Amino acid sequence: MTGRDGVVTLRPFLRKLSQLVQLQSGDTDAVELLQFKIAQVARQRDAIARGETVSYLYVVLEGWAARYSLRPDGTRRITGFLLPGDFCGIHAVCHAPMDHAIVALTDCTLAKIELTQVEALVADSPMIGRALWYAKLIDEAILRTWVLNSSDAVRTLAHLLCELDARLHHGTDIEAGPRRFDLPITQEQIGDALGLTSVHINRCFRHLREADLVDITQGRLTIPDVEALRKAAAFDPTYLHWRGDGSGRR
Amino acid sequence: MTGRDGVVTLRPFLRKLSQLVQLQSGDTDAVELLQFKIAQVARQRDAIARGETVSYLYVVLEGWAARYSLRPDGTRRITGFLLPGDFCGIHAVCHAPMDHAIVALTDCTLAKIELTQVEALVADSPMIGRALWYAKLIDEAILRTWVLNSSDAVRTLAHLLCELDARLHHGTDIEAGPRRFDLPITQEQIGDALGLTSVHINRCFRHLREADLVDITQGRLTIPDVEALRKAAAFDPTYLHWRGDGSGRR
DNA sequence: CGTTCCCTTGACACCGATCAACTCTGGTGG
DNA sequence: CCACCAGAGTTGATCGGTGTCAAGGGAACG
Repeated sequence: MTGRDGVVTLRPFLRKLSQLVQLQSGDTDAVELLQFKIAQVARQRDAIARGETVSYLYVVLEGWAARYSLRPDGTRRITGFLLPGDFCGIHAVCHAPMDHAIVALTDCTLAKIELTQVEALVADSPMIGRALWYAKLIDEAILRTWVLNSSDAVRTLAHLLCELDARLHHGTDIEAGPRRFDLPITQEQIGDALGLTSVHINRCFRHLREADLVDITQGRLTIPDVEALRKAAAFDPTYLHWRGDGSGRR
Repeated sequence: MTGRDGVVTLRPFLRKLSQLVQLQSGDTDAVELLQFKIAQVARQRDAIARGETVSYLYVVLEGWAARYSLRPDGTRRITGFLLPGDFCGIHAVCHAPMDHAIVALTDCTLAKIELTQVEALVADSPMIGRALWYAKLIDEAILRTWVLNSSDAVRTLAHLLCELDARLHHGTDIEAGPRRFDLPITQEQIGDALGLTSVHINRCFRHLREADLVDITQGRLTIPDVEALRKAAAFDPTYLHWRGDGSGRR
């Protein structure tokens, strides 16, 4: 994340970890002392290719990225969104090649932390090791939910919007009321994620708009009534496992 | 697994771990010395309920189990099969409640290993910790593949059969040729897994049968030509990450 | 001012759900 | 030994949701 003075820090990563576990004194410093490289990846470019054997942990600092694979017929399927603070490349721990690829959906800033640094960090700070496990379990839970929701396109789209809202606003303004966030991706990318065509995503957005569940203007999404949207989507945020039921404040 | 003398051992677990990593001397003994309880779970009964905060690692020794969740409309969706040697309940490490449930698809024998035992094991045998990570990454890869395959029911079914064949025969007779294994689950359960109705699963089986890709008689599946089925399913086993490309023998 | 994405909307075809009926098998009890 | 029954497999007819193809509109950008 680029601060006001242009310095890039691992702040988003730290924020994510602290939502998952109660960091112990020293853990924060240990993370902030991590050495890392910066990778700028332009929109639509792969950050990690399928088959690559990575030796870094990649942390998204700015922008949106996604995991994806190619279907036999050449079409792309996105299997997860990576938002600021999210990481990928844990395959490095097992020296296993990536079975999927990572693409930048928008221009992205990534931190590349060497595996040895991560291993030292975990050895030093067991809570962080636990946080990494926890984050992976949540990744899996999100994926399970995607499998689960494969029926009724409108509800599926609504559910995805709820997921993104919850993940972007984790720990902030839990109270009901209108919410807003940038949705910097195209309807085609959303279609790739949900296994639907962009045409149909568009139709689904119209349904949601006409039901006053969402409003979207130039890349910015507004949810007038989160509870209403969650109800329509049958969205239950517990699978995201926010510490203390969403009150992720430290 | 019940041996010829009726003794239950963690052999299937050990077999799985040794497929993932090169176990070091002592690791095998350490696993065999683990203390565990036995749980017999009857077909269609939950082994772990959703929301439960588990304190054991559960290992399937005999029978087939599955992860599942309930959709808002009450229908069930299976999100993964647990075969002998597979484990679940890693949520225990994070003291996190289960966001899904585990059901026995057939009568099952499970081993319940206390969390403290697992933590001690991992502290002692780092390769086993790595194997657990690896197994979880493969779980995730399998789930990703399920998301990926959500198009074309016949191919999806064929792909699932390839997955089960590969997982059941890991490391044994890699060569082509007819393969056989018990498929002790109903077409309805398969439908729950693929998000299709049992009626349609039946039609898909017919397609595969008429194309001589599979034969199924009283719960036993025969694949006359694995390569042909894999081609039809566009099945690429690399996502299962067998060590040394499937030659999982020690 | 033209080009390029991306969003938007319509017409039609097709896959898989639904509903319904029937068969087959194994088990249980008379 | 047979009658019955329950669960699973099998097949047909119809309906709806989503893909596909096509055309047009609007905004950003050179």
